Amino acid sequence: MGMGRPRCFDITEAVDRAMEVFWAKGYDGASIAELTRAMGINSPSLYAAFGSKEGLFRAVLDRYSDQRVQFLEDALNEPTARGAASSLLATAARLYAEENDNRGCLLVQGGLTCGCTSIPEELAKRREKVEIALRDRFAKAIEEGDLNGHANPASLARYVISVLTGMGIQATGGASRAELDEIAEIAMQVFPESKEDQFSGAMIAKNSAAIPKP
Amino acid sequence: MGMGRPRCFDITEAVDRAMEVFWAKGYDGASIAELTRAMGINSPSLYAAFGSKEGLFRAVLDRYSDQRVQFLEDALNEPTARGAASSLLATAARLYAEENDNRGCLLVQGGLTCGCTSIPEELAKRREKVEIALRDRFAKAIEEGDLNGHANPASLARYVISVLTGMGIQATGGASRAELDEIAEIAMQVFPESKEDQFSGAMIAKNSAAIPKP
DNA sequence: CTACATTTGTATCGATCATTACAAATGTAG
DNA sequence: CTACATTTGTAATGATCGATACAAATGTAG
Repeated sequence: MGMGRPRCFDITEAVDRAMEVFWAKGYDGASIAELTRAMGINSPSLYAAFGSKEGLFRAVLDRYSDQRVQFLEDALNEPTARGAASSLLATAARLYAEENDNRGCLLVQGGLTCGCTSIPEELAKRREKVEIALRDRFAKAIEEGDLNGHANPASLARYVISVLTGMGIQATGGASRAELDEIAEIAMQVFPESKEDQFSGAMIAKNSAAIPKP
Repeated sequence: MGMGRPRCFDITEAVDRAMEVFWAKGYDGASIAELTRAMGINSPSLYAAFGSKEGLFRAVLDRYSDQRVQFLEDALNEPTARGAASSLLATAARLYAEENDNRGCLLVQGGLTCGCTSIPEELAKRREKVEIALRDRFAKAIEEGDLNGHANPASLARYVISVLTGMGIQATGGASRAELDEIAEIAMQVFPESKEDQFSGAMIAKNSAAIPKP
C-alpha cells in the first residue's frame, strides 16, 4: 500500500501568501480565485489541505499568532508594567509602519464585520487573548508593587489595547512610523515613569497621572 | 406631461434600514438581497433611487455623518481643548454602548477592508475629516493659550482618534458602557486638568504629563 | 379623459461565488 | 513491476452575486 503522491507546494508558504490576501481584502473580500492565484495552487489543492475557506483563514490566523507571539512575550517579560506597555506599543508602531502596505492588524483587518458571524467572533476572541495577557501582566505588577494597588489592571489593559488597535487603523490610513510612534508616546504618558514618581504625593493626582495614588 | 408615479417608500427611512445592514455586515458582507429585504423594497427601486450598491452605501455614510455631526460640533465647541477631547470620548462611549447591538463606528465597521479599494479609501477619508477638525481645534487652543505651545496638535488629535476608534472596536467585542467610560477616563489623563496645572513647573514633566512644558 | 413620466413588481441577466467530480499523474510499499 | 494512496489539473456544480428588461401600475399636467 503506497503513501500517495506527495504535495507539490509548501503549506507554510502557501499560508503566508493567503495571509497577504486576507490581510488586504478581508475575509469576505478575498475570493477563492484570488487566494489560489496568490498561493500558486488550484482550488482542489486548497480544499484538500484546508477543508474550506474558513479552514484556510484559521490556518492563516494561527500562522499570524505564531509570528506575533514572540513580540508579545518579549513585551510581557519587561521588568515593569510601564515597560511592558511601552514595548507593546513601540513594537506595534514599528510593525504597523514597516511591515507591509499599511495593512494594520490582521485580527482587525481580517474581518471586523462579515457576512457570517463566526469570523468576527473568532477575531474578537483572539484579540481578547492579548488583552487578557496584558491584564494579567498588570495584575502581577500590582502584586509586585510595580503598579499602584488602586490601578485597575483590566481597565488599563483595555486602554492599551484600544490605543493599539486604534494605531492599527491609523496605519491603514497611511500614518507614518513617526506618527505612530508619537501616538504611542502620548499614550504612555498615563503611566508614571518610575516608582519614585508613583509615590511622590498629591502633586501627581492633581496632574491626573494615570494611576490613582493612595 | 405628467410627473410620473410617486415613490412608495421613504428614502431616509430606507437609508436608515440599509445602514443597519452595512453596519453589522460590512460593505462586502451586505448583499443586495438582504439590503432590499431590510429596506422593504425590490432591487429595481434600490437601483432607481441610488444607482448602485456603492451609491446606496455613500447615501448611508452621508446619513451617518448627518446624525453624528452635531455631537462632533458640540465637542469642538467646548471652551477648552481638554473639554473637547473629553466630550468626544465620553459621547463615543455612550453611543458605542447604548446605540445598537455593539456595532462600533460605521466608518470602521462599514468596510475597513474590502474586495475593491474605493470603499476603504472613502471611509479613511471620512475618518480623517474628524481627525483634522480635532487637530484644528487643538491648534486654536494653542493660539488661545489653552494648550501649551509645545504640544503638537496633529499628534494629539491622532492620539485621541486612535483611542476613539479603538474604543469602537472594543464595543464590537462587547465592552460595556462602564468599561468604555474607563478607557476614555484613562485616555484623558494625558490632558492636564486645568491651566494652573499646566504651568506648575518641573514636577509635571517629571510625571510625564501629556503636554510638554516650556 | 388623454398623454406622459416615473415607480412598481416579476423575472431574469451574465458573472462570480465557494465547492467538488473525476481521471490522469506521481509518489511509496511490497 | 504491480498495487495502492494521495495530489494534481481540468472542468463543472448549484447558489448567489450585483444589476436590469420589461410591462403593469399610478401618479400629474393639460
